[in-house]
Amino acid sequence: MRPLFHPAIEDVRPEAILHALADPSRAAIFAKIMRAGCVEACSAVSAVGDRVIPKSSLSNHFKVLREAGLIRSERHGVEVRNHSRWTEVEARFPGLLAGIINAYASDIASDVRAAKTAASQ
Amino acid sequence: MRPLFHPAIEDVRPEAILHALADPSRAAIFAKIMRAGCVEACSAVSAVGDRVIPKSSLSNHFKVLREAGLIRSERHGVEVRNHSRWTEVEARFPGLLAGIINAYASDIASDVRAAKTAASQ
DNA sequence: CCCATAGTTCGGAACTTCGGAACTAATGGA
DNA sequence: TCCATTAGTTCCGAAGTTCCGAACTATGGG
Repeated sequence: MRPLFHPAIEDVRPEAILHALADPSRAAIFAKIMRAGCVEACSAVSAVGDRVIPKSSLSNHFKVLREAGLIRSERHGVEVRNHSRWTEVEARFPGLLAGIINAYASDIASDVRAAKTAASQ
Repeated sequence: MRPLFHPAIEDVRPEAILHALADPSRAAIFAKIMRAGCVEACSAVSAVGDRVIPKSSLSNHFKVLREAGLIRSERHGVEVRNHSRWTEVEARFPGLLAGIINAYASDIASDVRAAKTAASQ
């Protein structure tokens, strides 16, 4: 098992961040890591919404988030703990992450409204 | 030639916007359409940076931007004019586009600094 | 030492992207 | 009217990427 690679904050590219967060599962995982007091084991995320994510796909999602510079992962015994790199990324690209996370949050809200409208007909 | 499809603003998804702008060429094209007084023909963009983009790839880039809800394209005789949908997208996802465009702009600026540093050594 | 748990790697099938060549559509002469 | 030109689209094969099951590695407890 090779060591976990993390880019220096000055090597983080906007296209890598957008690519990482263009996947709704990865965006949800990242949002959860932030909400969870900035530390979360990979295994704490076994599903996104009602969809179960296979282990190998999850492992890859964490790798993409890590290599984009969005999270920092450390092995602690048998598990890996993930921290958000929000403050570093915010300093380099102000407003980027807030805009993305808010966009997903408001999109979920509009889904809920649409579902309620559909259900009441 | 089938008519150009544009999603209604309420059907625009954050993941489609991120996917469209995760490609630096497309982000540069979108930034250019905004700067150019919000109207630009496809042919006005023949290269991004020093890299020439083939017509078929360009056509596809415009299609991705259009279907993500970022631009509105209208045929005017032989050419297609592209308008940014910034104000609509900004109303739906506040701060999203500004965060992304600023991130790319500051990334280019840091490239220039890096190149100057390298050149002076 | 063996087992359970947590995560990674491998590899093939399915999907996406890229770009050259052939195409369509509108326009401006001759 | 017919042809040439310009602007963009479509087609399609090669190359690349993603997804996920199965096999694997690493750590810690009993």
